[in-house]
Amino acid sequence: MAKKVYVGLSGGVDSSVTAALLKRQGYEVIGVYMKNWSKDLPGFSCPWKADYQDAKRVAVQLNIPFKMYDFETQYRQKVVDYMINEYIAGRTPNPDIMCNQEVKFKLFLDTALSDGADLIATGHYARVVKPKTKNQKMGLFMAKDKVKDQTYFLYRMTEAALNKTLFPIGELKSKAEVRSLAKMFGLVTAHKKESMGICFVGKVGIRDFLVNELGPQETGSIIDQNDKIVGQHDGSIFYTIGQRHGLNTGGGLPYYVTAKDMHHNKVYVTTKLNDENLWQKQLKISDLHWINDGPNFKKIYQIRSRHRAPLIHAKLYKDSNSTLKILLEDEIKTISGGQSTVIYDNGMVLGGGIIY
RNA sequence: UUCGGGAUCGUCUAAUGGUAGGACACUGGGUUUUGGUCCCAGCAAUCUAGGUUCGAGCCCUAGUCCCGAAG
Repeated sequence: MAKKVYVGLSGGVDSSVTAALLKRQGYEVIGVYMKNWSKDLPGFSCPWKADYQDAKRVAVQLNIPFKMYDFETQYRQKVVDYMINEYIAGRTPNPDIMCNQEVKFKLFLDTALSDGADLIATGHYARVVKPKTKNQKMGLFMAKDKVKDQTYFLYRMTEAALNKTLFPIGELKSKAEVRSLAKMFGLVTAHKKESMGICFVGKVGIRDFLVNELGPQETGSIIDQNDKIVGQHDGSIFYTIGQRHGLNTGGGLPYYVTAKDMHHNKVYVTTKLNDENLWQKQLKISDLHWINDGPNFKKIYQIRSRHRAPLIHAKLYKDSNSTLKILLEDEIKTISGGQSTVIYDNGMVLGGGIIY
Protein backbone atom coordinates (compact mmCIF):
# COMPACT_ATOMS: atom_id res chain seq x y z
CA MET A 1 0.00 0.00 0.00
CA ALA A 2 1.27 3.43 -0.97
CA LYS A 3 2.66 5.64 1.74
CA LYS A 4 0.76 8.80 2.56
CA VAL A 5 2.78 11.97 2.12
CA TYR A 6 1.52 15.34 3.26
CA VAL A 7 3.14 17.96 1.06
CA GLY A 8 3.37 21.54 2.18
CA LEU A 9 2.06 23.48 -0.81
CA SER A 10 3.00 27.12 -0.56
CA GLY A 11 1.58 28.14 -3.89
CA GLY A 12 5.06 28.36 -5.38
CA VAL A 13 6.68 26.36 -8.12
CA ASP A 14 9.03 24.37 -5.89
CA SER A 15 6.38 22.85 -3.68
CA SER A 16 4.12 22.24 -6.68
CA VAL A 17 6.80 20.20 -8.40
CA THR A 18 7.48 18.41 -5.13
CA ALA A 19 3.91 17.19 -4.99
CA ALA A 20 3.92 16.23 -8.66
CA LEU A 21 7.14 14.26 -8.38
CA LEU A 22 5.96 12.36 -5.32
CA LYS A 23 2.73 11.49 -7.00
CA ARG A 24 4.60 10.22 -10.02
CA GLN A 25 6.77 8.16 -7.69
CA GLY A 26 3.64 6.41 -6.48
CA TYR A 27 3.00 8.02 -3.14
CA GLU A 28 -0.45 8.89 -1.96
CA VAL A 29 -0.09 12.66 -1.88
CA ILE A 30 -2.13 15.11 0.15
CA GLY A 31 -1.54 18.82 -0.39
CA VAL A 32 -1.62 21.12 2.60
CA TYR A 33 -1.52 24.89 2.63
CA MET A 34 -0.17 26.27 5.88
CA LYS A 35 -1.82 29.53 6.77
CA ASN A 36 0.69 31.23 9.01
CA TRP A 37 0.13 34.86 8.32
CA SER A 38 -2.77 36.74 6.77
CA LYS A 39 -2.45 40.25 8.07
CA ASP A 40 -2.21 43.17 5.70
CA LEU A 41 0.16 45.94 6.63
CA PRO A 42 0.07 49.58 5.58
CA GLY A 43 1.19 49.72 1.98
CA PHE A 44 1.38 45.96 1.76
CA SER A 45 -1.30 43.39 1.17
CA CYS A 46 -0.59 39.91 2.40
CA PRO A 47 -0.42 37.46 -0.50
CA TRP A 48 -1.87 34.53 1.42
CA LYS A 49 -5.14 34.34 -0.51
CA ALA A 50 -3.44 34.27 -3.87
CA ASP A 51 -0.94 31.72 -2.59
CA TYR A 52 -3.71 29.60 -1.16
CA GLN A 53 -5.52 29.66 -4.49
CA ASP A 54 -2.41 28.68 -6.40
CA ALA A 55 -1.83 25.81 -3.98
CA LYS A 56 -5.41 24.71 -4.41
CA ARG A 57 -5.18 24.91 -8.20
CA VAL A 58 -2.11 22.73 -8.14
CA ALA A 59 -3.89 20.17 -5.97
CA VAL A 60 -6.78 20.12 -8.42
CA GLN A 61 -4.43 19.75 -11.38
CA LEU A 62 -2.67 16.86 -9.70
CA ASN A 63 -5.95 15.41 -8.57
CA ILE A 64 -4.88 15.13 -4.95
CA PRO A 65 -6.79 15.95 -1.76
CA PHE A 66 -6.15 19.43 -0.42
CA LYS A 67 -6.49 20.90 3.02
CA MET A 68 -5.40 23.91 4.98
CA TYR A 69 -3.74 24.02 8.37
CA ASP A 70 -4.18 27.25 10.28
CA PHE A 71 -1.06 27.92 12.32
CA GLU A 72 -1.40 31.66 12.66
CA THR A 73 -1.47 31.69 16.45
CA GLN A 74 1.58 29.50 16.80
CA TYR A 75 3.46 31.25 14.01
CA ARG A 76 2.86 34.51 15.77
CA GLN A 77 4.16 33.16 19.06
CA LYS A 78 7.07 31.06 17.91
CA VAL A 79 8.33 33.08 15.00
CA VAL A 80 7.07 36.65 14.97
CA ASP A 81 7.34 37.32 18.68
CA TYR A 82 10.77 35.74 18.76
CA MET A 83 11.82 37.91 15.87
CA ILE A 84 10.53 41.11 17.41
CA ASN A 85 12.17 40.39 20.76
CA GLU A 86 15.48 39.73 19.09
CA TYR A 87 15.36 43.04 17.27
CA ILE A 88 14.50 44.83 20.51
CA ALA A 89 17.54 43.20 22.08
CA GLY A 90 19.71 44.64 19.30
CA ARG A 91 20.27 41.41 17.44
CA THR A 92 19.27 40.36 13.96
CA PRO A 93 17.24 37.18 14.04
CA ASN A 94 16.59 34.74 11.24
CA PRO A 95 12.85 34.12 11.46
CA ASP A 96 12.80 31.57 8.66
CA ILE A 97 15.15 29.25 10.52
CA MET A 98 12.84 29.49 13.50
CA CYS A 99 9.86 28.88 11.24
CA ASN A 100 11.40 25.69 9.93
CA GLN A 101 12.28 24.51 13.40
CA GLU A 102 9.00 25.33 15.09
CA VAL A 103 6.36 25.35 12.40
CA LYS A 104 7.22 23.30 9.34
CA PHE A 105 9.17 20.48 10.92
CA LYS A 106 7.42 20.37 14.24
CA LEU A 107 3.89 21.69 14.11
CA PHE A 108 3.17 20.73 10.53
CA LEU A 109 4.91 17.40 10.96
CA ASP A 110 3.05 16.52 14.15
CA THR A 111 -0.29 17.64 12.78
CA ALA A 112 0.17 15.70 9.58
CA LEU A 113 1.25 12.56 11.42
CA SER A 114 -1.76 12.71 13.69
CA ASP A 115 -3.90 13.18 10.57
CA GLY A 116 -2.63 9.87 9.28
CA ALA A 117 0.44 10.85 7.30
CA ASP A 118 3.37 8.49 7.00
CA LEU A 119 5.67 11.22 5.75
CA ILE A 120 5.76 14.92 5.00
CA ALA A 121 7.48 16.77 2.18
CA THR A 122 8.35 20.35 1.33
CA GLY A 123 9.90 22.11 -1.64
CA HIS A 124 13.23 22.78 0.01
CA TYR A 125 16.50 22.43 -1.81
CA ALA A 126 18.07 19.88 0.48
CA ARG A 127 18.54 16.14 0.65
CA VAL A 128 17.73 13.58 3.25
CA VAL A 129 20.19 10.76 2.87
CA LYS A 130 19.30 7.34 4.14
CA PRO A 131 21.86 5.42 6.15
CA LYS A 132 24.01 3.01 4.22
CA THR A 133 24.48 0.74 7.19
CA LYS A 134 22.34 -0.02 10.22
CA ASN A 135 24.60 2.04 12.49
CA GLN A 136 24.37 5.19 10.44
CA LYS A 137 21.68 7.75 10.99
CA MET A 138 19.48 9.75 8.66
CA GLY A 139 21.47 12.77 7.51
CA LEU A 140 20.64 16.20 6.13
CA PHE A 141 22.75 16.94 3.06
CA MET A 142 23.20 19.89 0.76
CA ALA A 143 21.06 19.92 -2.38
CA LYS A 144 22.47 18.65 -5.65
CA ASP A 145 22.13 22.23 -6.87
CA LYS A 146 24.72 23.91 -4.67
CA VAL A 147 23.61 27.35 -5.80
CA LYS A 148 20.04 26.93 -4.63
CA ASP A 149 20.89 24.88 -1.56
CA GLN A 150 18.68 25.84 1.39
CA THR A 151 20.16 23.71 4.15
CA TYR A 152 21.30 26.92 5.82
CA PHE A 153 17.68 27.38 6.87
CA LEU A 154 17.19 23.79 7.90
CA TYR A 155 20.06 23.08 10.27
CA ARG A 156 17.78 23.06 13.31
CA MET A 157 15.81 20.08 12.05
CA THR A 158 15.83 17.04 14.25
CA GLU A 159 16.82 13.53 13.28
CA ALA A 160 13.30 12.43 14.10
CA ALA A 161 11.90 14.96 11.65
CA LEU A 162 14.35 13.88 8.96
CA ASN A 163 13.12 10.34 9.32
CA LYS A 164 9.69 11.52 8.27
CA THR A 165 10.65 14.08 5.62
CA LEU A 166 11.15 14.02 1.86
CA PHE A 167 12.85 16.74 -0.19
CA PRO A 168 12.53 15.58 -3.81
CA ILE A 169 13.57 18.96 -5.20
CA GLY A 170 16.96 18.62 -3.56
CA GLU A 171 17.78 15.78 -5.94
CA LEU A 172 17.36 17.95 -9.02
CA LYS A 173 20.28 19.54 -10.76
CA SER A 174 18.96 23.08 -11.05
CA LYS A 175 16.13 25.51 -10.73
CA ALA A 176 15.80 25.32 -14.48
CA GLU A 177 14.99 21.64 -14.13
CA VAL A 178 12.30 22.46 -11.57
CA ARG A 179 10.83 24.98 -13.96
CA SER A 180 10.83 22.62 -16.90
CA LEU A 181 9.27 19.86 -14.81
CA ALA A 182 6.58 22.31 -13.74
CA LYS A 183 5.95 23.09 -17.38
CA MET A 184 5.92 19.43 -18.28
CA PHE A 185 3.40 18.69 -15.54
CA GLY A 186 1.42 21.70 -16.76
CA LEU A 187 1.33 23.31 -13.34
CA VAL A 188 -0.16 26.77 -13.03
CA THR A 189 2.79 27.82 -10.92
CA ALA A 190 5.34 27.01 -13.63
CA HIS A 191 6.07 30.64 -14.39
CA LYS A 192 5.40 32.13 -10.99
CA LYS A 193 8.06 34.50 -9.76
CA GLU A 194 10.23 33.56 -6.79
CA SER A 195 8.84 34.74 -3.52
CA MET A 196 11.14 36.51 -1.15
CA GLY A 197 11.10 38.27 2.15
CA ILE A 198 10.10 36.74 5.42
CA CYS A 199 8.60 33.37 4.75
CA PHE A 200 4.78 33.61 4.74
CA VAL A 201 4.72 37.27 5.62
CA GLY A 202 5.89 38.15 2.15
CA LYS A 203 7.70 41.00 0.60
CA VAL A 204 7.32 43.58 3.31
CA GLY A 205 10.42 45.38 4.49
CA ILE A 206 11.51 44.42 7.95
CA ARG A 207 11.64 48.09 8.79
CA ASP A 208 7.99 48.63 7.95
CA PHE A 209 7.10 45.48 9.78
CA LEU A 210 8.81 46.61 12.97
CA VAL A 211 7.36 50.10 12.80
CA ASN A 212 3.94 48.58 12.44
CA GLU A 213 4.50 46.35 15.46
CA LEU A 214 6.46 48.67 17.72
CA GLY A 215 5.68 52.15 16.49
CA PRO A 216 8.24 54.80 15.53
CA GLN A 217 11.60 54.54 17.26
CA GLU A 218 13.76 57.18 18.90
CA THR A 219 16.38 58.82 16.73
CA GLY A 220 20.05 58.69 17.65
CA SER A 221 23.55 59.37 16.42
CA ILE A 222 25.52 57.58 13.75
CA ILE A 223 29.18 57.64 14.75
CA ASP A 224 32.13 56.87 12.47
CA GLN A 225 35.52 55.28 13.13
CA ASN A 226 36.93 58.63 14.26
CA ASP A 227 34.19 59.15 16.85
CA LYS A 228 32.63 61.77 14.65
CA ILE A 229 28.87 62.07 14.39
CA VAL A 230 28.12 61.65 10.71
CA GLY A 231 24.37 61.51 10.82
CA GLN A 232 21.20 60.58 12.60
CA HIS A 233 19.41 57.26 12.49
CA ASP A 234 15.73 56.69 13.14
CA GLY A 235 16.02 53.78 15.50
CA SER A 236 19.00 51.53 16.11
CA ILE A 237 16.87 48.39 16.02
CA PHE A 238 16.52 48.81 12.26
CA TYR A 239 20.22 48.42 11.57
CA THR A 240 22.34 45.34 11.35
CA ILE A 241 26.07 44.78 11.39
CA GLY A 242 27.58 45.02 7.95
CA GLN A 243 24.71 47.06 6.60
CA ARG A 244 25.54 49.80 4.13
CA HIS A 245 22.36 51.38 2.87
CA GLY A 246 19.62 53.08 4.78
CA LEU A 247 21.90 55.33 6.77
CA ASN A 248 21.24 58.40 4.65
CA THR A 249 24.87 59.26 5.12
CA GLY A 250 26.78 60.32 2.03
CA GLY A 251 30.27 61.59 1.49
CA GLY A 252 32.48 59.86 -1.03
CA LEU A 253 32.82 56.50 0.61
CA PRO A 254 30.20 53.98 1.69
CA TYR A 255 29.51 53.61 5.39
CA TYR A 256 29.16 50.16 6.89
CA VAL A 257 27.61 49.47 10.28
CA THR A 258 30.17 47.93 12.64
CA ALA A 259 28.33 47.94 15.94
CA LYS A 260 25.25 49.08 17.82
CA ASP A 261 24.82 50.40 21.33
CA MET A 262 21.20 49.72 22.16
CA HIS A 263 21.54 51.24 25.60
CA HIS A 264 22.64 54.61 24.25
CA ASN A 265 20.78 54.18 20.96
CA LYS A 266 23.91 54.65 18.89
CA VAL A 267 24.93 53.12 15.59
CA TYR A 268 28.65 52.84 14.80
CA VAL A 269 29.90 52.89 11.22
CA THR A 270 33.14 52.91 9.30
CA THR A 271 34.27 53.97 5.85
CA LYS A 272 37.38 51.83 6.01
CA LEU A 273 36.70 48.67 4.07
CA ASN A 274 39.54 46.97 5.94
CA ASP A 275 38.34 48.19 9.33
CA GLU A 276 39.08 45.59 11.96
CA ASN A 277 35.51 45.84 13.21
CA LEU A 278 34.18 44.90 9.80
CA TRP A 279 35.96 41.57 9.56
CA GLN A 280 36.23 38.63 11.85
CA LYS A 281 38.07 35.35 11.96
CA GLN A 282 36.35 34.02 15.01
CA LEU A 283 32.72 33.35 15.86
CA LYS A 284 30.97 32.41 19.03
CA ILE A 285 27.71 30.56 18.89
CA SER A 286 25.13 29.49 21.44
CA ASP A 287 21.79 27.67 21.21
CA LEU A 288 23.70 24.78 19.73
CA HIS A 289 21.81 22.19 17.75
CA TRP A 290 23.15 18.96 16.30
CA ILE A 291 21.11 16.84 13.93
CA ASN A 292 22.84 13.56 14.73
CA ASP A 293 26.00 13.53 16.78
CA GLY A 294 27.88 16.51 18.11
CA PRO A 295 31.11 17.77 16.57
CA ASN A 296 34.52 16.22 16.64
CA PHE A 297 36.83 18.93 17.93
CA LYS A 298 39.79 17.51 16.08
CA LYS A 299 38.18 17.79 12.69
CA ILE A 300 38.16 20.60 10.20
CA TYR A 301 34.63 21.48 9.17
CA GLN A 302 33.12 23.86 6.66
CA ILE A 303 30.88 26.57 7.99
CA ARG A 304 28.50 29.12 6.57
CA SER A 305 27.13 32.11 8.41
CA ARG A 306 25.06 33.63 5.66
CA HIS A 307 22.72 32.08 3.15
CA ARG A 308 24.65 31.56 -0.11
CA ALA A 309 27.97 32.66 1.37
CA PRO A 310 30.92 30.49 0.39
CA LEU A 311 31.80 27.65 2.75
CA ILE A 312 34.80 28.33 4.93
CA HIS A 313 37.08 25.85 6.62
CA ALA A 314 36.96 26.14 10.37
CA LYS A 315 37.86 24.45 13.62
CA LEU A 316 35.51 24.22 16.54
CA TYR A 317 36.43 24.75 20.16
CA LYS A 318 34.38 24.22 23.24
CA ASP A 319 33.72 27.61 24.79
CA SER A 320 31.43 26.58 27.60
CA ASN A 321 28.89 23.86 28.19
CA SER A 322 26.42 25.54 25.93
CA THR A 323 28.57 27.62 23.60
CA LEU A 324 31.15 27.06 20.94
CA LYS A 325 34.06 29.05 19.57
CA ILE A 326 34.81 28.78 15.87
CA LEU A 327 38.12 29.76 14.31
CA LEU A 328 37.87 30.43 10.61
CA GLU A 329 40.49 29.85 8.00
CA ASP A 330 39.55 33.07 6.20
CA GLU A 331 38.17 36.34 7.46
CA ILE A 332 34.52 37.03 6.80
CA LYS A 333 32.51 40.22 6.99
CA THR A 334 31.31 40.65 10.55
CA ILE A 335 27.95 39.12 11.24
CA SER A 336 25.29 40.35 13.58
CA GLY A 337 24.35 38.47 16.69
CA GLY A 338 21.14 36.50 16.18
CA GLN A 339 22.25 35.14 12.82
CA SER A 340 23.04 31.49 12.47
CA THR A 341 26.24 29.64 11.70
CA VAL A 342 25.77 26.25 10.09
CA ILE A 343 28.46 23.59 10.27
CA TYR A 344 28.96 21.19 7.38
CA ASP A 345 30.94 18.01 7.12
CA ASN A 346 31.54 17.38 3.46
CA GLY A 347 28.05 18.29 2.36
CA MET A 348 26.32 16.93 5.41
CA VAL A 349 24.76 19.33 7.88
CA LEU A 350 26.18 18.63 11.29
CA GLY A 351 24.24 21.37 13.01
CA GLY A 352 25.06 24.86 14.17
CA GLY A 353 24.13 27.64 16.48
CA ILE A 354 23.26 31.26 16.86
CA ILE A 355 25.94 33.92 16.88
CA TYR A 356 26.18 35.97 20.04
C1' U B 1 35.80 94.35 13.40
C1' U B 2 40.70 93.30 10.46
C1' C B 3 43.67 89.77 7.59
C1' G B 4 43.87 85.13 5.08
C1' G B 5 41.17 80.65 2.87
C1' G B 6 36.70 78.89 0.85
C1' A B 7 31.58 78.44 -1.47
C1' U B 8 29.98 72.98 -7.52
C1' C B 9 24.27 67.46 -7.33
C1' G B 10 21.28 65.84 -0.63
C1' U B 11 26.89 64.72 0.93
C1' C B 12 32.31 64.35 -0.40
C1' U B 13 34.75 66.05 -4.47
C1' A B 14 36.78 66.73 -10.15
C1' A B 15 36.91 70.08 -14.38
C1' U B 16 44.87 74.36 -19.25
C1' G B 17 38.59 80.30 -20.09
C1' G B 18 35.65 75.68 -24.48
C1' U B 19 30.11 69.31 -23.50
C1' A B 20 30.02 70.51 -15.45
C1' G B 21 32.57 64.36 -14.48
C1' G B 22 33.13 60.73 -10.44
C1' A B 23 32.06 58.68 -5.63
C1' C B 24 28.62 58.28 -1.55
C1' A B 25 23.46 58.86 -0.46
C1' C B 26 18.68 58.29 -2.47
C1' U B 27 15.09 55.90 -6.01
C1' G B 28 14.13 51.81 -9.30
C1' G B 29 15.53 46.97 -11.13
C1' G B 30 18.44 42.18 -10.67
C1' U B 31 20.47 38.27 -7.21
C1' U B 32 18.54 36.06 -2.39
C1' U B 33 12.72 31.67 1.33
C1' U B 34 15.96 36.16 7.37
C1' G B 35 18.49 40.73 8.13
C1' G B 36 22.14 42.22 5.11
C1' U B 37 25.75 41.98 1.17
C1' C B 38 26.64 42.25 -4.06
C1' C B 39 25.40 43.75 -9.41
C1' C B 40 22.85 47.16 -13.03
C1' A B 41 20.25 51.63 -14.15
C1' G B 42 18.26 56.37 -12.95
C1' C B 43 17.71 61.15 -10.34
C1' A B 44 20.52 65.35 -9.17
C1' A B 45 24.74 70.95 -8.73
C1' U B 46 28.35 75.75 -10.30
C1' C B 47 25.86 81.17 -3.45
C1' U B 48 23.67 86.18 -5.31
C1' A B 49 24.12 90.63 -8.45
C1' G B 50 26.91 92.99 -11.94
C1' G B 51 31.28 93.12 -15.35
C1' U B 52 35.38 91.31 -18.99
C1' U B 53 35.02 87.68 -23.11
C1' C B 54 32.80 84.74 -29.24
C1' G B 55 32.51 81.78 -24.74
C1' A B 56 32.93 82.17 -17.27
C1' G B 57 32.42 76.98 -12.28
C1' C B 58 37.23 79.18 -13.49
C1' C B 59 39.14 86.19 -14.52
C1' C B 60 37.37 91.26 -12.14
C1' U B 61 33.94 94.14 -8.62
C1' A B 62 30.31 94.19 -4.84
C1' G B 63 27.22 91.46 -1.58
C1' U B 64 25.82 87.03 1.37
C1' C B 65 27.35 82.83 4.11
C1' C B 66 31.09 79.52 6.18
C1' C B 67 36.22 78.21 8.14
C1' G B 68 41.14 79.53 10.23
C1' A B 69 44.36 83.45 12.50
C1' A B 70 44.65 88.07 14.97
C1' G B 71 40.78 89.96 19.80
